Amino acid sequence: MIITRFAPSPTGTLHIGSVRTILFNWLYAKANNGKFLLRIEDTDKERSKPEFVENIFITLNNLGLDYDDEVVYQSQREKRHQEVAYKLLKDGRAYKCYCTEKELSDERDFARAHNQTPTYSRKCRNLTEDRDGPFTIRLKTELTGALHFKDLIQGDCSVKNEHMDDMILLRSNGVPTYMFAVVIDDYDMNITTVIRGTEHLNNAYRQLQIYKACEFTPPDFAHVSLIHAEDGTKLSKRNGAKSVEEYQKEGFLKEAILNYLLRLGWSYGENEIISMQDCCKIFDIKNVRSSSARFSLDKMLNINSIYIRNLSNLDLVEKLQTFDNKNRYSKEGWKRVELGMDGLKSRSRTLSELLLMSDIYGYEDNYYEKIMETTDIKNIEKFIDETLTNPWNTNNAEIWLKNFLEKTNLKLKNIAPALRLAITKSKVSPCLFEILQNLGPDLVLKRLKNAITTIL
RNA sequence: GUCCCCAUCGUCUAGCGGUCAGGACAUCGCCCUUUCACGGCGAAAACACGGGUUCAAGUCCCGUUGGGGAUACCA
Repeated sequence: MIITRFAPSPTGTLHIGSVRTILFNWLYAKANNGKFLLRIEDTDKERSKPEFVENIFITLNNLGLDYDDEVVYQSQREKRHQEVAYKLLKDGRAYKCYCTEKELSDERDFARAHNQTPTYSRKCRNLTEDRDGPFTIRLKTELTGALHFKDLIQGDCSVKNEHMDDMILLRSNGVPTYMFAVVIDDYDMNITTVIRGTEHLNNAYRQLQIYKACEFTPPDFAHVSLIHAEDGTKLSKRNGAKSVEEYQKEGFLKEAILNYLLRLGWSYGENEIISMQDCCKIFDIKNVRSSSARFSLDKMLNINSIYIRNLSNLDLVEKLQTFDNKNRYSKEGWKRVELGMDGLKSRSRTLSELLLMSDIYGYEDNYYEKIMETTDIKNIEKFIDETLTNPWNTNNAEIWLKNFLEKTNLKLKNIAPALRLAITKSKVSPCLFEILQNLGPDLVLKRLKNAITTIL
């Protein structure tokens, strides 16, 4: 059975890049009837914060990317990690290193100053006797040969062992390092496929050495390329890396966010719009592209607008009510919004845009723009007169308006801009007939009267 | 510096030895239209460069260049 996992360290909020990694893990598990597990890597006691753990749960929940089994907290497995470290020590696969942090950083500084590679000198590697004082446990990395593995996404990967360092497994305070804990935990959790960002590709080599030393069979690795910001630089808070919550606050639907992230690196013929449900059936990690991609807000907006258009009018009203609040409009107001939704949704790329445009219908008489041109005022007065004497009814606004134009010898383009502005407060709106129809004569009259009296 | 990974229109991508190099977003034009969208039609737009291998290379190999990542008792 395929078992994947997402293993974040709770040292910050999850951004859109991590979400893509989660998505691929989740999809790969679902596509193979496997499991997707969650492990919180909280071995860094300084930087790990409970609110970030909370943020991980919220994000997964918001997106509907559910995990299986119990959450594993790495910090609670310290004993096991120590056990394995000491076993390696006993077996001669690891050694005690008494070097202080100061010594090590001096070594590195020296190496860098002389344009050399800053790796550990291994001076404790061949110590024959134990000394007093604190020590770390380091792995006796293989000195010669090379390491090869086949990454599910990146293909054949290899390094020469001479470039590897004797990495620290256990810190001098007994706490395992990330590099070591990951291996033990993935092994103990029976993870079959490690899907993570390419920033970990180099770690795969290191971890493979640990697997070897422990005599564990390693999992498959799949290193997903990173997403870059629109300007090509690394995605970070500075250049607009946002959390899922922020995008949702801006009116993006989770389905659209996921769909967009999926298509960034994965494709299925010429299909652009793919639901996660469908994708569960067809997803294959091998089709994920190995190169990195840039984030494009335009494209995500486009996908979001498609998802919005595909939603039913009633669904959209409900979405708007939870997005903003139910009391934004009266009950009748919401009814009018639903009535006019067809014209609204084709003009909106996000829920925020949709909400803003819904105001045209949702609010009652406090929604108008004053008219400045005197010819416009005259025309609108004619319009008001006609409406008063002979209003349109619930299904003939278009015919009514055409009759009115004929009667008054006006062209639609003479009166439409002013009418639109007076009724909707905007130069952009759905079709005028539609608006008259959905608003009804009473509301239109109210707004028009306000629009012309304001200036008088 | 060293190590690792990557490289098709501006962007996301299809391609898996023989294609007029296809699609989507964005851009521009036309149609629809009172406006703005939606929709329809169309245009412009790419195989980073240099060597090989092959009858044939975007596709395979090697360099160069460019981009990214890693070089911690962080993860």
